[in-house]
Amino acid sequence: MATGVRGGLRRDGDQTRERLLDAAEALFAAQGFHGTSMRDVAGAMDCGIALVKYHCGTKELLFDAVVERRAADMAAYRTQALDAALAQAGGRPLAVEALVSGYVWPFIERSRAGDAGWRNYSLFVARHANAPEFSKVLGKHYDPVARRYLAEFARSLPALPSSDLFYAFSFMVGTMVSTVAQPGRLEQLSKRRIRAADVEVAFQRMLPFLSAGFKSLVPRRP
Amino acid sequence: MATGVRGGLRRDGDQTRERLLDAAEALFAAQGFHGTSMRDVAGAMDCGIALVKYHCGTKELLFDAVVERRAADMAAYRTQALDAALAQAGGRPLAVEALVSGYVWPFIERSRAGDAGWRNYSLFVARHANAPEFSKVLGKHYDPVARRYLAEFARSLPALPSSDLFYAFSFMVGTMVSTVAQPGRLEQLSKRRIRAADVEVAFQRMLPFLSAGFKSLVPRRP
DNA sequence: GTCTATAGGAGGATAGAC
DNA sequence: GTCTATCCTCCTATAGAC
Repeated sequence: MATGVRGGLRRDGDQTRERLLDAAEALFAAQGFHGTSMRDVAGAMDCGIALVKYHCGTKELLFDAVVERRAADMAAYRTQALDAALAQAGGRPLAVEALVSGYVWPFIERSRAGDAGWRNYSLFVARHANAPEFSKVLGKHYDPVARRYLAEFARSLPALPSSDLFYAFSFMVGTMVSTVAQPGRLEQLSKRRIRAADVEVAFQRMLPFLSAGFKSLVPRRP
Repeated sequence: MATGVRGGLRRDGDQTRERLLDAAEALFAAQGFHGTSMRDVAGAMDCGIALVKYHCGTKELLFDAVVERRAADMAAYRTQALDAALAQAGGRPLAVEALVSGYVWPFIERSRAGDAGWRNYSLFVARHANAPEFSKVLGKHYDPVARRYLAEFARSLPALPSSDLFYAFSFMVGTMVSTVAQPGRLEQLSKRRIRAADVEVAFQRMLPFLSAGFKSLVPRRP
């Protein structure tokens, strides 16, 4: 991208694009895609709408760009967790717990310990995951890694019918996503008996919960 | 509501309101709250916007009205399932399976076998469940019955710490809701190896999956 | 790479006739 | 109880100056 040779004060386009995605991510997370206008995004960046369109085109493309930026990293984290576990096991089938953890933990961990961007992104995903038109886009970016995990689940639980595996996997994703969605939901339901629901604590419960769920679907040997 | 004494051709206001809620329900389910305009609702009813506002006031009140209409029925189904199981057990603690089934099945069943209204409502709930501002409204209508079930879960699993119980319950709800959300999601992920994902089949997997999850959180006796 | 101006339409809300 | 007409805000998108 041959940039000009003017003095050093010229702002970097890539950096602007990053800030733009940050702003869109935060707003989409807080208000949803339809609840957010291009004006909101431009306003958060303190710039005009035209600049937003210059960098990302339409609103739909902006949505896709927000997903794409993080999805690549998330895929890397999950793949890395899987490869590390496989290497340690010498290629033998992994424990279900390791697979659940490898898929769920990167998402949970970044929704808490990550920077504000990752926290917004978690809410962003959770908010749109159950809406068909958005889950299509999300699936486009996430399905490849999900299929790798599905193959490993099948190897670890060979007696589990493959159709049941798909169901179990989707239960796992549904649980993961809804947990991240609403920090305040548990407080409301428990009438403040649970405070400041920490997603990390939630993960400690989720891991045995989901692992037991997977195993429960394996047919008993007679 | 003293109605006039004109000829019998006058349309009934209550019936109009029902049709109005049906239309809003379907549109909110398909496009979400922010993605649906009052004009869309009026258009679907083939009437003016003013009529919509006459019956339900603001858009937010319309949303609330849609929830309220079904939530009362759903609460009745769940309560009835619980009471029947308790009566049969003579008031003794119920099996976890019975509790999971009592809470989940009414929602699943109506998303499939119910009329078009109930099917739309399921999608409606799923789409908005993970968005904080809507889950507040949903919680308002659903929490009372949820708390009854939580009390029964505690009675059936006395060794389970109450905070863990809240987590498990929210995992259950997250799984239930996400399952109903996307009939097409499983096909996409499985590359058509699973066709026409039937929520009733999904329920058959969900029941053991979730029940095993609940039990997995009960501390082992040394 | 940044920004202003503006087109052209869709948004929710309201007043008042029938 | 139903409907038309209308207000004004807000939306996305575009053209073109700097």
